[in-house]
Amino acid sequence: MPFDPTYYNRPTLEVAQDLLGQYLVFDSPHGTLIGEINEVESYIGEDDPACHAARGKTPRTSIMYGHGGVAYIYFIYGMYYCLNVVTEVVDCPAAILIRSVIPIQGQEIMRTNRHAQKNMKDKQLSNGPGKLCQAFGLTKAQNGFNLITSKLRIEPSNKTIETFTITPRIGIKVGQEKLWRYHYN
DNA sequence: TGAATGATGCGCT
DNA sequence: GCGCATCATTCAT
Repeated sequence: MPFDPTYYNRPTLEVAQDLLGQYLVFDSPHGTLIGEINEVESYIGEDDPACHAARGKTPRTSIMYGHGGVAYIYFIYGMYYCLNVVTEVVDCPAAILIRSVIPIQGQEIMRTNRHAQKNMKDKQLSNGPGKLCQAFGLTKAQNGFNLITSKLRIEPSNKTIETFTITPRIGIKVGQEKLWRYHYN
């Protein structure tokens, strides 16, 4: 069963930690895909210079100002998509970037989606924000999907991740003083 | 094995 | 027009 809606209304860093080890599930046209979330980054509020909401509410970022528990998927670098989980409550813009998942189910579909070579390890299929969206076949078509009731969901894995690494966020030029990247191998 | 680089399109100034 | 929450490939060590 997916999480209760209030799960995502909590403080973002709390949700981010809890998301580690849970399952990202997508009922794709080719079959169900499941990945274990093992890397996340938090982007919190207009005061976080690295957060897309730092420059205020725009058509693109308005989804972050809505209620938690929906997907925020954006296009970047001309060829990739990134998947985020919107957190907190209305008018409190925050989200968690899912940077990496470990393939659990549907690896063959992921390989096809990624045009992967045969010798590629399962983990390499989705160990990056652009790669996991390509592996899962996620595009802006899934932007705004409800992560509890739609085909794109996060479900409990019954795993508890007690040991993980905390570091600065990757690939940004501002806000590096915040240690909001959580991951494990 | 690590660093540099090109591909590529959209949102925002 | 510029910059970007990326990745695969190329090139140098």
